[in-house]
Amino acid sequence: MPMTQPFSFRLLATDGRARRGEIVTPHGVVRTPAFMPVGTLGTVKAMFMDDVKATGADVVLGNTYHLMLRPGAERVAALGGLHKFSTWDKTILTDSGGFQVMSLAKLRKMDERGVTFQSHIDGSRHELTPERSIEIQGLLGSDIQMQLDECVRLPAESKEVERGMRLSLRWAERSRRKFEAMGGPEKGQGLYGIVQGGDVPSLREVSARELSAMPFEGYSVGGLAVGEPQAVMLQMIDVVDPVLPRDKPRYLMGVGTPDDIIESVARGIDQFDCVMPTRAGRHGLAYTRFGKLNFKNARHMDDPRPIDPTSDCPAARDYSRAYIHHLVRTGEALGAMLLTWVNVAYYQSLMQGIRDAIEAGRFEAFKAETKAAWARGETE
RNA sequence: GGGAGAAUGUCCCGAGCGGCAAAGGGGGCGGACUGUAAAUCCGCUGGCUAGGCCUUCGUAGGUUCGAGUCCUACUUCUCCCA
Repeated sequence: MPMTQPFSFRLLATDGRARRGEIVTPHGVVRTPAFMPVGTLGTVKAMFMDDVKATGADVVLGNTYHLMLRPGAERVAALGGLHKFSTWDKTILTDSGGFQVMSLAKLRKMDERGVTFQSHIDGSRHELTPERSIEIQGLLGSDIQMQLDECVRLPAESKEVERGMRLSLRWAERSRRKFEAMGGPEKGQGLYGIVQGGDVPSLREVSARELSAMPFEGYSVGGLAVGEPQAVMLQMIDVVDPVLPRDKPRYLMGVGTPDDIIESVARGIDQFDCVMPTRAGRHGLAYTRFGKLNFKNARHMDDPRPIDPTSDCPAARDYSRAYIHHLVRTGEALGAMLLTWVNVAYYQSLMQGIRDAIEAGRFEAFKAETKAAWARGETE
C-alpha cells in the first residue's frame, strides 16, 4: 500500500477570531473557511458535479442515513466508493445519521447501544450504532467522518439536553475506537467529534472540553440552527470557541444563511454546510451579493437583465431574470437547476471573499461591506 | 323540426338540490425554507364607513319568512333523434 498523506489542518492566517486555513484529505485540499454543499444522496441536487467543482467547492456532503437505505453502503463500496459512484473526486464529508435521529423522531427508538428506526421509504427496521455509522462512512470512502451523536430537538429541558450531550460523548469514544480499528487514520481520513448541549452555555462548554480531550481530527458544533434565534446560536459558538483546540478545524453543522456564515466565521468557525442554497434554489429563491431575489415574484417577469453580470457563474451571468422567472413559474426543472447553480456559486464566492479578507487582515471591513450590500439591495 | 341536459363568485374548472358571500382545485399575489422524507410547505385571492352592511350564481318574472337551489318565459351552449 502506498503511503497516504495523513489528514492535516493548518492555520494560514487569523484576523481577530476569524481563521484562514487548509485541510488536507486523501482527496485534496479544503480551503477554509469552507462552505460544503449538501449532497445527501450522492448528488448536489439539480447540479452536475463538474459545475459544483467549478464554483470552487472543495468538499461536498454525503449522508449515512440516506445512503445506507438506498442504495446501501455495501453496494456503494462494491461499486468503488462514493467518490467514484458520484464522480466527485474531491473531498467528501459524511454526516453520521445523528441529525436524522432527531428529524425522524417519530420512527426512532434510542438507547445506549444506538438508535433503531424505521425507514421513511419502506418502513423497514434498521439499527444505527456509533460503530455501524463509522463502518458505513468507511464503506462510502468518506474523507471526513462524523461521530454518531444525538441531536436533541429544541426547545428542551436542560436535563434532557444534558442527557443527549452525555450520550453523544460516550458515542464519541466508541466512534473513535471504531474509526481507528477501521484504519481511518492510516488512510488519511478524519473523524470529527460533535459538540452538543443545546442552548445551554454550561453544557456546551462541558461538551467542548471533554471532546477536546479526545483525539479527533476536527470538532463539529451540532444541534444549532434548529429554530433558535441567531443570537443564541452565536452565543453558543462564543462559548465553545475558546475551549476547542486552536489547531483543529471547527465545523458548524447545518449552517446556514449567508449572514449566519459570516457571523460564525467572525467567531472562529472554519467549515459550514447547509441545504439553504440548493433547497432555496429549487424553491425559486436566489442568493446574491445584493441580497435575496424571489423569482416567483411578478416583478421579474419583464426584466431582461441577468441576475448578476459580474458573476462568473453562467447561470447568473447569461440568463435573463425574465427567463428564469418564466422557468420557475412554469415549474421547469431548468429553473431549479439555474437557481441552485447561482446560489452555490454565490456561497462559494462569499467564502472566497471571506478567505481573501482574512488573509488581507480586513475581515471586519469585508463583513461590514458585505452586510451593507445585502441590506442595500439593488438601489442603483 | 322533435327530445334531453347545462349556464356558479366579473381568470379557468367545479361542488352545491330552500337558510350561501357560496366547498374544492387550478391560476394569480405574497411568504417560509438552516448536519435535505422538501422541484416542498404556509397565507391571501367580491366590496365597504368592515364581525355589521352592500353586491354576486345566464336574463326577466314568479312561489316562499327566505331562492344559486323550486316554477314560467327567454338567451346561449352541448348531446340525441329526424
